[in-house]
Amino acid sequence: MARRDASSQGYALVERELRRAGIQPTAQRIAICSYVLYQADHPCVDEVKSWVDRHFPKISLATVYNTLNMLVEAKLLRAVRLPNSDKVRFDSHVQAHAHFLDEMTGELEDLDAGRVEIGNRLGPEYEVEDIEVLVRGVRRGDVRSGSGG
Amino acid sequence: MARRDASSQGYALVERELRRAGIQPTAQRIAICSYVLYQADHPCVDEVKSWVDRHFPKISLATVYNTLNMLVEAKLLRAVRLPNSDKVRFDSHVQAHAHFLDEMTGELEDLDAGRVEIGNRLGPEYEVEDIEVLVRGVRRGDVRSGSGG
DNA sequence: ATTCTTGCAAATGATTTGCATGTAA
DNA sequence: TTACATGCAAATCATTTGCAAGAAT
Repeated sequence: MARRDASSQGYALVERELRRAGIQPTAQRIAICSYVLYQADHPCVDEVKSWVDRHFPKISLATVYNTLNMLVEAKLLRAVRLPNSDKVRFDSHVQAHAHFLDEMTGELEDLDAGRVEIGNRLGPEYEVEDIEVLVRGVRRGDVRSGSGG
Repeated sequence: MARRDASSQGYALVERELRRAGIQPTAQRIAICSYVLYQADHPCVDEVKSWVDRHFPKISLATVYNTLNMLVEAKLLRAVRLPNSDKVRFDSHVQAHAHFLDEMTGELEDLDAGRVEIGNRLGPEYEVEDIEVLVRGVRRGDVRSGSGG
């Protein structure tokens, strides 16, 4: 499930990653990162906040926002806006990949490169930086060859 | 530029379209639709509001929101959420197509089917309803074969 | 008369900001 | 000490809602 190499989500590891990104590794930031970079699955801010509340003493909402934005800035995290909701979700999987949004459950799933192929015929006047793909639909658990009876 | 057949954006036309969609064509709704369905290019709510203010006496913001949401519900309009901003944009082009977001200008451009191809290898457990594609980048006006000199 | 629509203003909910206090080099 | 980080509460911004007044059938 881990997006990065996180054999142990030891603080030292998190600390190193923050430092490498030029972010001063404070206790709050380490706490937030150890969740959002290694454990969480597309959390929105309140999920981060509530995890943090459960595991650490009173880190303020503003600090959660600040840290998350800082991580996005540093490209350790990606902000994702679903058509679903006006809450931003955060994706620690920063390589190119598509998303599948299950409209039944609201769950957001990563679709690694290769599962969705994109080809563009855009002329050279388009300097493409990134292509975001969101597949919406429903994911069914059972899919025998069945035609319904 | 028209997304629908809008040889003349006569009210009669708009009225018919609304009626067909099961929406009662009030003066306000006709006004809003004549802009948002036939003239506007991915407007956000305030653009709609300001057009409406310029062309019609005091239609309230709430009515603009209501009407827009109603049109989305009726599938005459599509709501688009860009990573850019937290304002919803509205797209009168309802067939499948991708978008290009110029990160320089903030402009959103339609990319008709064929300019971006999507293939997915998702198993049958994925019941795909729709695929949203957003190409982000910069569009340059001049693109001779040039290397700057 | 009844039903639906409108406009206004207040409410909501996510996110940001200002500022005084706290902390680390 | 000096710069930066934190927490809190107030501010902001987009959008929604409640409700009384208005319009259409």
